[in-house]
Amino acid sequence: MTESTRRTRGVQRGPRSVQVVESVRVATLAEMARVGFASFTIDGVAKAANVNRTTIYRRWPSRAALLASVVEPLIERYDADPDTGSVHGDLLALTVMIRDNAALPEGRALIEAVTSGTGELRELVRAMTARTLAPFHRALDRAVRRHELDPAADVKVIAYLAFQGVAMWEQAHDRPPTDDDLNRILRTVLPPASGLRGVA
Amino acid sequence: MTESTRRTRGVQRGPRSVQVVESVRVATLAEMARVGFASFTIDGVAKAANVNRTTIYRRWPSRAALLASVVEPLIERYDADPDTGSVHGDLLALTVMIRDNAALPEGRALIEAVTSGTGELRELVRAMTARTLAPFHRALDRAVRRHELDPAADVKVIAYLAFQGVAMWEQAHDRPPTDDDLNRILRTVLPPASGLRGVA
Amino acid sequence: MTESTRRTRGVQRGPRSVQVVESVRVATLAEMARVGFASFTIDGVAKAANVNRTTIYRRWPSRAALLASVVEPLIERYDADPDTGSVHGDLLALTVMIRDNAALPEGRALIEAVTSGTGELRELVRAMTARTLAPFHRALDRAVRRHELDPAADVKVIAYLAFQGVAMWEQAHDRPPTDDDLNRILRTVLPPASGLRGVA
Amino acid sequence: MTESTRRTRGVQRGPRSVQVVESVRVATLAEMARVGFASFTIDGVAKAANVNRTTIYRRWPSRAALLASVVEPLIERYDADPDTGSVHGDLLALTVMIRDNAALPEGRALIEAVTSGTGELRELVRAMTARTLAPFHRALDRAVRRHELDPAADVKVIAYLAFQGVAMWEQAHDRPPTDDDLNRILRTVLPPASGLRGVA
DNA sequence: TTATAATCGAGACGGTACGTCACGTCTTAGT
DNA sequence: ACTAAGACGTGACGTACCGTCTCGATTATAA
Repeated sequence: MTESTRRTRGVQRGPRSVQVVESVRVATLAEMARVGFASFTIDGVAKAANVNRTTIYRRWPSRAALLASVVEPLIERYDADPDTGSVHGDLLALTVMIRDNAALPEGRALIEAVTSGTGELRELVRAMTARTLAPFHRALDRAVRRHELDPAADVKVIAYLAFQGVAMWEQAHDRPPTDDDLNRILRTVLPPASGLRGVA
Repeated sequence: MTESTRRTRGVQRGPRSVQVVESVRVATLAEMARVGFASFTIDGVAKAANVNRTTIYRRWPSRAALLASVVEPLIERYDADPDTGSVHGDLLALTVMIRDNAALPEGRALIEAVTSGTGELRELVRAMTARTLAPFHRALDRAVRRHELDPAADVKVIAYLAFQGVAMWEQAHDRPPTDDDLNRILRTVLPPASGLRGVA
Repeated sequence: MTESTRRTRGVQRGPRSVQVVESVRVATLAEMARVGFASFTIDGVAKAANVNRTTIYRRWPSRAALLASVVEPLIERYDADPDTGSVHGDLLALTVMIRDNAALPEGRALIEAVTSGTGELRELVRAMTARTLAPFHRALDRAVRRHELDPAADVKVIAYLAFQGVAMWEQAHDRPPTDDDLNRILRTVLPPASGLRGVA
Repeated sequence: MTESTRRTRGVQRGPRSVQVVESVRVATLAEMARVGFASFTIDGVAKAANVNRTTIYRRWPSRAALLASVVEPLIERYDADPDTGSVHGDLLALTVMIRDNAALPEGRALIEAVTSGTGELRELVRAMTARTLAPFHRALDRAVRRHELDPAADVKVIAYLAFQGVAMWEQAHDRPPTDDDLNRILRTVLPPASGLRGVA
């Protein structure tokens, strides 16, 4: 009896909400890929997700929230530190990760958002930036601790420039940075010794 | 597509126009200072300029055009190269100029625009960036020519990082860069020898 | 012990619905008093009743049903005829009753409903009107039977005008009818003889 | 020269606005006739008028305004007094007018509005009622002045009841009042003498 | 006592309409 | 030759209720 009434249980995964959330997530990605974050609309996402507009407003009160929910998985990657044994290697791993993230539609959207200064995103951007910069700081701190880097080195600025340099590369050069480009950046911001040791 | 149907005739010469153009320019500045580029409206400018909205549309077909007309004087400053005798000095002068420009309302607007990725601004931004980067390149080339800088130095990347580092500083640090901050950036991106010589 | 109290509660109250029904009834009254029938919402009632919205929809499929359940006790008063011995007296008693009903929040709601023409209320209103008019007709019939009223008198119209006159008074005059107002209405619609006899 | 440029002038009457206003007026009528005032929507009118919704909002800030603009011509009829020589005749003319107005879609809408008590219409209704009642008062005053009516007659109540009686007739009887119905109303509210004299 | 049948609360959803905002276009008249 | 004034279509905004549905949890009554 009970079995027959709940005939969809085995098929559907989780409640209806999950379906909706997922399809909205996908549609958001699609829309951002299509028109960019700056000019994507809730209406557009709703249509693409085949979901009612009000439903979106119920769960995501703003475009920022929508972006956040789409971008979260990306950011989480930065929580795990690489450990290659050298500053250069660690930073390279991080910059590669940023570049590869930026190649994904959600990554592009994030970059756009970071740089849009809309105000609605202020908080989100702040959090994201902090979270992305953190592993750079940790890697540099490790390098200082293991005497690979002069303690007097300006690690804050190095981290900032490396991060910024990768993140904005495509905006400025109209193409994503190659591995070589990344190395050039790192060689430029890292003190020579460590930089050379890294590539050696 | 849209271009072909546009009725806007562009900026014109004539007695009345000058009045209008100027008051719109001022009002645009005021509006950008008030609400930022991201969310300033033609309506707002029109009201502030005490000019009819249609009049603005006639002369400036887009917000980008409005921005461009307001930002031009700023950019022109970059056309004249500083000549302090050292790379460090030259680059410092340029970064100071960028910082000081960014302190003006139109400068903020420009930064916002540069980083907004709206698409309507793509072209403008490309031009601006090129124009702002150019003096960096020229300064570095001069340094190479006078053997102050190793010819093998990655001048493109140095220029790019220095520029980007200053331009985005406030976005990332919530305060404009001090002179010391600028020096830290330059010390980080410039090869040690030249860097030291610069401050010496 | 617990068993016996449980049983008692069950016997006393029947299904727990009774609780809900009552609190919804009260809340409906409160809401109608607060915002009027025209713009009261199921949401509002649900909140005020501290009951889930779906619960209301389960029992009352429409606002009309909600209104009906609240208004019923009011209407029941009209089922008992007054017997003052004179037409004027009887009609006065009826009009007083209408006026007093209209002073209650549910009465106001009823009036509003009667006159809203929403369509969803068409049937309800028809029934209510008939039921309210009936005692007028009965009173006039009695008067004819006891020769107080000329059989040629247009009792239908008299009943209709008296009823309508009281019911709409406040709409037109912005204040409820005083006893004197009611008498004026009756004196106007009743043939002189009976009218005079009534007040004598 | 001028002729060729203004080639549409002869055809279109007035500016575009006039066209819009008129088509909205017509569409409003149609919508009110279709669904009643209580549940007609701006969207519906906009679609029916083939005009954008915002355009409607620009001119008519509320449904009340829309109603008013549609109902005005109707009301104006009440500004001219009939002059038949007798109270009964005058009042009959007025009630006939009301009935005939109520037969039109805009008249129905008005009745609905008058009785909807939405609050948004409060003011409109007050004005309309006053304007419709006024000719009744004037007719009765004239009757008193020419000694056709006892000065002690309760003219206020007579006017009110006659008006109300006609206006609400259809609501209560499900059919418009015939001429005979109107006469019955008048005979009931007018003092016998004058009433008889009127028809004699 | 223990099922079974009624409710109820909670939460989500699709949907319609609201009223507002800014956009960019157009026309007419005025200076 | 320009500008002012004003209207319009368009698209999106974010909100409010509507009515419906499904899912446990709770309770009442009957086996």
